[in-house]
Amino acid sequence: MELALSLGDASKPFTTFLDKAATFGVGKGLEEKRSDGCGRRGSSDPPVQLDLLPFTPVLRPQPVSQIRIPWLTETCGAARVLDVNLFPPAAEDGDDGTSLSSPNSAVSPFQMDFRNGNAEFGGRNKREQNEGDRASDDDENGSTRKKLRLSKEQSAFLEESFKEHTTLNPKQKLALAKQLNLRPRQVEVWFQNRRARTKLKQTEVDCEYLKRCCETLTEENRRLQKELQELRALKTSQPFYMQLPATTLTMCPSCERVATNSTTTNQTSNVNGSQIPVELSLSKPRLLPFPNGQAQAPQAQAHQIASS
DNA sequence: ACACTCAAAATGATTACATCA
DNA sequence: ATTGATGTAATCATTTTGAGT
Repeated sequence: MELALSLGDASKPFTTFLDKAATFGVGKGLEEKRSDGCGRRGSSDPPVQLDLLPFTPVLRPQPVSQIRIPWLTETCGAARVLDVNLFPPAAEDGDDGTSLSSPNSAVSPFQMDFRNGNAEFGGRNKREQNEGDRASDDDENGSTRKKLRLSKEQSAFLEESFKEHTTLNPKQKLALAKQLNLRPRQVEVWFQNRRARTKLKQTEVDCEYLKRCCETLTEENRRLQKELQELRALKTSQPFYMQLPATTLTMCPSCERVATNSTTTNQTSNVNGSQIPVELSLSKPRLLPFPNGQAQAPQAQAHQIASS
């Protein structure tokens, strides 16, 4: 199985997506740009890396365009009821949600459950109850931690954001949280976990690649050993060959051919009246570049074979 | 009912930066 | 102006935990 890899475009500003979202009507209040300088250590553009984003065709065959995201399709109004988690809108002043008022105060009586396509009228659905529990989790007596699954829509939105930027500055985090009706802390954690998953996938890909490299080198080594054996056998069977001056063969890394450094021989040697080519076709190991384009397997600069 | 997987969340360590004496 | 101590914020690695299958 060949892995199709593409390099993520880290040059795209995060706001590209948010602006796009705003175009669809979900990006209200996103006039904050990345140039705010809020990003600290991790807010700089990540290095070019393997694009393991969820919509990469190989890793996840379904392109985003085929995923039905309410706010990205016809009625953008749905975006405003993306209240699956039923959290009150993230606080404008924007800490990690600690400043939220009563968690149930902002809950609409009409909540659309995007996960199963049902709309619940009045009352609290399961998720809503979870949120209530979670909200109490934030209280001083928060001994129990109720966990909720993000909705598909929320996840898709976060994934799209992640495609644009794998890290968020505080304003981006707040904007996302507000859009998705999540706490900034949830957005933060999601990105954290998402980065971890990406890294894990990258590690797996790298591991697979190194395995292939190892196999290639092992095979190459086997071939060279065999070649060496044949040369030694030739040497013992051809006494005149032995009398030739020591010849150093250096492989040109570019043309993969071996040039002799001998002072008396060039490309051929006269052995017993016949022309025996001295040139060896030592091909360098064919190593593929690392999929992420970062690390490079050491290339053989030159192979030297000194006749003994 | 139970085991398993996945992902959300918690926790602690590390690092970069800002501030101040 | 420089330097070291301290605090803060962000991220990462690891672990825990709960929900879904």
